[in-house]
Amino acid sequence: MKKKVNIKDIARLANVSHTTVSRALNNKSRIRPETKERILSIARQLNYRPDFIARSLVMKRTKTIGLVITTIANPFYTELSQGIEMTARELGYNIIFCSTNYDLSTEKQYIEMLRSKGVDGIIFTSAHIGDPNIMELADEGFPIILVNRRTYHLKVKERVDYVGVDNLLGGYMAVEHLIRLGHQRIGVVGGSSESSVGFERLEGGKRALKAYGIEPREEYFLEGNFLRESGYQGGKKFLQMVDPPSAIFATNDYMAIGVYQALIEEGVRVPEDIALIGFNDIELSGIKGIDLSTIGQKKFEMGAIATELLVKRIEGSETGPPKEIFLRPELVIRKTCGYDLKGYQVEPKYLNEASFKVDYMIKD
Amino acid sequence: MKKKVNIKDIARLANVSHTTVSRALNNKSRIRPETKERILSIARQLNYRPDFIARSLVMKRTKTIGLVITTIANPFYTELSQGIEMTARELGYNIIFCSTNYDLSTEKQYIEMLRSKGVDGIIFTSAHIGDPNIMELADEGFPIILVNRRTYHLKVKERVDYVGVDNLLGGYMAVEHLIRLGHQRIGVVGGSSESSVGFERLEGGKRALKAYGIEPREEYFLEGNFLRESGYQGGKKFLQMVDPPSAIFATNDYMAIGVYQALIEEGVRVPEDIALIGFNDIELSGIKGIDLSTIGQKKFEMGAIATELLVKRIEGSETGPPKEIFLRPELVIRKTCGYDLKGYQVEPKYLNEASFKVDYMIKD
DNA sequence: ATTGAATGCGTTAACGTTAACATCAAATTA
DNA sequence: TAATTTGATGTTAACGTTAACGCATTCAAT
Repeated sequence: MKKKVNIKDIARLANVSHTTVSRALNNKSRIRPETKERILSIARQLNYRPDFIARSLVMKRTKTIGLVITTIANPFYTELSQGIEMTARELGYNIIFCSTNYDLSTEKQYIEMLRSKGVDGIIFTSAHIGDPNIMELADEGFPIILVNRRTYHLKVKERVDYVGVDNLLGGYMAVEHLIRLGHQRIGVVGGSSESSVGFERLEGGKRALKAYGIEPREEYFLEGNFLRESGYQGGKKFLQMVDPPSAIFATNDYMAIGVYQALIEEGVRVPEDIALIGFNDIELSGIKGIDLSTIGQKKFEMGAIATELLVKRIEGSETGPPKEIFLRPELVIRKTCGYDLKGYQVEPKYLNEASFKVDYMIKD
Repeated sequence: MKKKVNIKDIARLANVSHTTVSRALNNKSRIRPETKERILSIARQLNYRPDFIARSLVMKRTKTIGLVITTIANPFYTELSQGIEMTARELGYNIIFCSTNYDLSTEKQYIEMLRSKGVDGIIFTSAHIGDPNIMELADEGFPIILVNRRTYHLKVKERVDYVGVDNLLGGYMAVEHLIRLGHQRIGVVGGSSESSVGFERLEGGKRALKAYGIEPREEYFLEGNFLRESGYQGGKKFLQMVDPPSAIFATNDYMAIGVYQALIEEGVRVPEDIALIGFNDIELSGIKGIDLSTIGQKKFEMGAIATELLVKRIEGSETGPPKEIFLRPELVIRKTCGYDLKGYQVEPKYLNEASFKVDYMIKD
């Protein structure tokens, strides 16, 4: 493997100092156009490739962003990641991919790595609700952004941006839709309580019940973990009840599909016997044979917005107070809920107080 | 933001030279245990975090690997990526994620980036069959590995490792299975001819036809692009024929599902009227309501093996001639093919000549 | 005791780049 | 014409680390 050419090699051939070469390469001012041209042409001839490592060492910038995710096995994160990666590329950044598999110490380890490697910022797509790692980063003023899930720490809220769908509204929409279809006995399979989105979607659902004067029944609220299996278990559990719900809201599509499997396995017709709605609108949900009603969100866009904002923070073109950006969820009605309410609109009165009131913030 | 501590800061406090600190941190020999302990404890106190950039600059190693992929939208690549990322982590490497969206110039751009950033090697999961970028890298002796798809360039073959499923065998198994179910009119929706896997799976299918003395019919071979839509189109096309096939092999599951949708949309029963088999065994295929028969492959493992091998090449612990590692495909029989041949075994005589004979190599 | 190796550490340079400052000539101004 | 600015370039240092080499001191072997 032949030696890599550096700016000094170019300098020698061009009869200038290496600084001048640097100036030419980064097209700075204070250089004669002819000199610059000469240098550039030599660089091209030598097939010069700048060494970002050396550059990073002096500039303290790597043009690299860390992406911390629990797992891309969930297609929701896949699409989110795509939005992130493509936007990063457009802005001249690379993404170091870190999947934690829901383990906080792996996350910690990754964060250490990323910082050692000098990433300019980190995107968290699936923050644990009281994540200490994120706290610490926020505390130090390290550039991070929370996407999709968030923590409720005051310290974090005061310092980091957040981009996500309005999960409270989404949960509200899902349950309101079921109510409008005439359902009164509504079961919910929630996500992990470690996750803000699970919490908020559930809370939204509860608010819908309240808004329509339906007394919530304790036994109708099951906690899952966002995986299909837990939806499946939930479905089975509901069916064992003497008075099972007539409609089920699962707080993500994976669990909804699990519920679906449990139901049809027991010979229950969906939606005739029990209606079903999920959350996320992953690709699978739209497939014929599944046809899951769900709450859709713009995942790709979400990733793009987050990346853009983080880069702005990194480059200093955005310096204002932390933002909370809530994307609008969208009701996607498919077979598992019936098609009879296509022109559905969210209650306007609710919309006015739409965005999530964070009254259960963690103070420490 | 307070200044980062470096080894010189530690050195000052420990009353040693910075070199000694470096020795302690990298637990090299030629240092007194007590000194080392003292330094380490100071480092811990100061919350020292090594600067990998500076280290990389002198060591010419970044402990970072580039992952070039077309798109993770396809769940096959998702799982493959997981295997890659997790293995990399275990080996102390990070992954820079690059999705090219099937565009060779984007790929080129990414490769330049990766090299500028000094990655130690690059993994290509979806090499274009005659990819010039890969040729160039191979030519320069830059550490790369091909996973899943490969090129047929002699130069590449002579220099870079490849890990993939035995696609020829897989294609053979798929079609052989259909034949054994009694089918004679077998249609194939192939993948892009730019891709080795599409080519090889198709070729395997053809060999099965030949082995069983079935005359291949030109109009039964359709070319798709691995996306669902193209399978859908293919399905429709088949149904318009006066004498449509009685069984269809789609060279990946996405297309197979597309075919499936087209068929049920036209009221064709699967498998009663037309049998169907795919390739990859993505998660979706196992879902109730889809139940696609398919050829399975160990995607996660594939990524793991590739990563491990690449790292070995990088670190010099593997120096032999390039390897071609073929993983064994697995017949996964579900509803779309019927369950009557569960104890299926590949023809032993075929197995003996199993692995892919590369007689259509590109010489230049 | 004398030599030789091993041990523990320091000094200096190097990696490839950018940035601060210096220099000198040409151009502009007073 | 002299003084000052501007423009084009060079010199040197710095970023934080590892590596090569050197120099004492200690220890073992003769």
